[in-house]
Amino acid sequence: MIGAAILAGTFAEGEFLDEAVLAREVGTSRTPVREALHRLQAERFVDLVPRRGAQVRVVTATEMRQIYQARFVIEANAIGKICDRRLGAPPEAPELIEALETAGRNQDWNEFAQLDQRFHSCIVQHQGNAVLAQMYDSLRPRQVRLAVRTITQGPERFPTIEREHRELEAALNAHDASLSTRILNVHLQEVPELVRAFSE
Amino acid sequence: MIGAAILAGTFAEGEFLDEAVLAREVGTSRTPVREALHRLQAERFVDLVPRRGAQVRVVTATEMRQIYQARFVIEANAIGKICDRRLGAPPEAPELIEALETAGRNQDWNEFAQLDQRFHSCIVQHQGNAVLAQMYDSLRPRQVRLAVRTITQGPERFPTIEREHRELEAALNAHDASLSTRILNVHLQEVPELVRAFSE
DNA sequence: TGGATGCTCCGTGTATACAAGGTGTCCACA
DNA sequence: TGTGGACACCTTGTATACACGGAGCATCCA
Repeated sequence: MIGAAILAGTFAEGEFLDEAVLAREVGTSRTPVREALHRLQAERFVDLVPRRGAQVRVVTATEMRQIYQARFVIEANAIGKICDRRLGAPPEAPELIEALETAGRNQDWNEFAQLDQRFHSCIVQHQGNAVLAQMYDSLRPRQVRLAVRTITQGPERFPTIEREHRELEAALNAHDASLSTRILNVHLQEVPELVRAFSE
Repeated sequence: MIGAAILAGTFAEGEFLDEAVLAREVGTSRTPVREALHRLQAERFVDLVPRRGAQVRVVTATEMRQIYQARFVIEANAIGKICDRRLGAPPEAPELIEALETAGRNQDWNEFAQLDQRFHSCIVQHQGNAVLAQMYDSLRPRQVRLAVRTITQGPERFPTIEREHRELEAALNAHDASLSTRILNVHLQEVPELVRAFSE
């Protein structure tokens, strides 16, 4: 529900969310709000503490680093398998890269972040393991909130991202696992470094 | 809630669960039952199809194989990191192995399956990445249902499991990443093979 | 006799009322 | 004046009643 969207940036970390207030704002009753909050807990947006309610989770720099490590573990594995089986880059890759560059030129950062995610997600899916793909995608919501912060602070990074996507596609098509992994490693290490730069 | 326990073995795959009936059986109202079903969806036990209700998911052989692949990806990564940093086996490992052997002697298969999971889980946690650890543990519920089937069919495997756990602990203490990974690979490949043997 | 359409029933989705528990404040006593 | 206890209010957890939508069956027409 829209609850997720609302949470993306509008509530303070650590804040307790009042079901009745949310219900009034959304124009519905408490029941759907409760269900939305439970979904948000599953997505690690909030902690549901008994008899107290839903507390907006603080995403620490440590957790963010761990999320990117997790991404690397899953995506590097996918890349390895893709190169082993000589599958080449995913068929959707070219158009996603194209769209990403368009979004970059238009400075549409929302679209940019979404396309970036879809690019990486389709690589993981290309491996053919739905369980791993679903796990990978489940990391997304937690990255979104961060994305809002990073985008506003470091837009000069975008050309780099675009270039690395193209390089990764080429490396996959060349079935070069070691090169692909190196590119991915650099690509995924930039963001945590940016985060650390903010928070320290 | 107990809903999870109920589901562990009592409902047919593909069956639609009636909220009112469940509520009556548990002795509560529909509201908590609904919440439980939503949690079960998050744990991939059921599919919530709109206006139809909660359908018990069929866990296919393919999905099971993918789950074990996912386990291998995460746990092998953990092993690699543990050996790199020369951390050695987790401190809880010896007592878990001990308890596992006791459970095996007593033919307490429920306890056995649980301890097996805890052993592997603590290896992943030993790496220190909570996000990956949580992902790894989230695979557990789907394996439980299978465990019931496998245990009844192949109890002769248990000494092998115990031996491999001991070998893995030793390899971790020797900081031997490649040996540890080989042991894990064999260890995790047995179950999917067993599954395939049943379902084909 | 087969297919399509409409009706009815059943089950989920939502709203609201009630119960229970916790937190914060206020007052009394040391 | 500070601390401890009790009470009241507020918020979550649960129950129940109502609305909405779909699925299945029966009937009618070709």
